[in-house]
Amino acid sequence: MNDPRPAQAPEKPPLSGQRIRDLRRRAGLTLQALSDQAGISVGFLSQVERDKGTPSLGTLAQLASALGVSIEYFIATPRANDSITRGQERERFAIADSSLQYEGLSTDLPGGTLTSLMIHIPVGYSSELTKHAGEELIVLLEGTVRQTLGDSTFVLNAGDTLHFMGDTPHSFANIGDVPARMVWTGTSPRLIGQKRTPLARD
Amino acid sequence: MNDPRPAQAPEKPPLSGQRIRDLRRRAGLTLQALSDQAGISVGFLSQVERDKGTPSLGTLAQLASALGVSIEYFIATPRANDSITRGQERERFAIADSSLQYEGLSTDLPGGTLTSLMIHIPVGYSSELTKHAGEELIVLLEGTVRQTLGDSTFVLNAGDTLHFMGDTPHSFANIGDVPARMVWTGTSPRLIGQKRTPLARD
DNA sequence: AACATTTTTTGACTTAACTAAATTTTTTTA
DNA sequence: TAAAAAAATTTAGTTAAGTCAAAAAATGTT
Repeated sequence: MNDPRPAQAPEKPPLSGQRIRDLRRRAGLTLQALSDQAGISVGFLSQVERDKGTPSLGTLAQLASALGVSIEYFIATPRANDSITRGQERERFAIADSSLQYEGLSTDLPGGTLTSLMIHIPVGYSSELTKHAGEELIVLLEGTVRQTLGDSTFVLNAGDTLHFMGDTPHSFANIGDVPARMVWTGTSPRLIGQKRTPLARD
Repeated sequence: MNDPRPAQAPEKPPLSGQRIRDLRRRAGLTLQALSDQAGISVGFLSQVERDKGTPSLGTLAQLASALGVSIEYFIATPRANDSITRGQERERFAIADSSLQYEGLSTDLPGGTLTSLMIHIPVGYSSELTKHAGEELIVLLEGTVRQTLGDSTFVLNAGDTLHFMGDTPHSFANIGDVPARMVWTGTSPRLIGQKRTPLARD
């Protein structure tokens, strides 16, 4: 008996009912109270919390909204491998012919969303306008950087930070007279995983 | 005609079919190829990509796996308010009687998951063991910090980073002879939003 | 112990998740 | 340019699981 079904086995729903229960209890709500707020029956909520049922995405969004978190919070994340990087040992990378240099601060965690880079921006460097999914947070450590964000323009000095959604068109330039250095962190998964070229250290 | 249904209107599924299509095309796959890999029918995939149908969480996980991303990538994110902080203007906060001081680097973005803090760690300070949901990334800017992570212990020097899942029990201590400073970034939404006490600047 | 509240279980409905196949559209080939 | 092939969309249908209300069980309060 040949099963013509393709490559992928049916996947267990990647939902952690326990996380819903933990949040609800932390908020001091009964099942009934939360089910009222979320617009579902108390019996179903009980089942969802004990992984005896799986809500549709729409219903999950209602629960997330009632508990004041985003859907991601309920998604079960697989075990991950922790990672350490050493400032003295990290390699710098550049993309294609760009003078911009990067050091990877984060690691590829299965199911993870966090990506972080140390970005070295030469004097006079100016990036292209770009946008993509996810949040971004910039911590400027050294130098002076002009950051555009939609119709806005900001001048960042050392110590300043900027936190924004990455789907707003944005660009940056080093407008100072020393190289700039920033910690860039994003929740856009793996979209920066382009071809990388190791460079010699300064 | 009184509708006894409670507070929450039925929620539109927060799924962006367009993001699935974009990823599929970027990967150079036909609908048929991806549907084979994901174990669903080609017709259904077409409908999902055009928001004419909503997959179950299990099926969505199959799609995510076939495309090599996490489920979060497909979730439609609402508009957010961008935020800037200035190093010279940020207030420091402490929790209860702790000598640990924080500066908020990020903002509360609706549906956002990214939280970032500048943490000032006095000489000799040692935190309690803690754990919570989400990823964490530490960039140590100054000083020497001992970080425990499960059964492992790391000594971080300026420039070093650590990236790990927050549900591993962890703690940190300043074991150097100068105050330490780190950028802490996490994807655990709002779990650090405890009572905060403004402090005078140094 | 009695009562109230909360949670879980149960049996049932219904609708949307998902299919295969037909049709249409787009791309490729000669 | 026409025909063939490939890709995408539409359609009609099945079915199982999302979800319910109510009953039962468990837990909490007095």
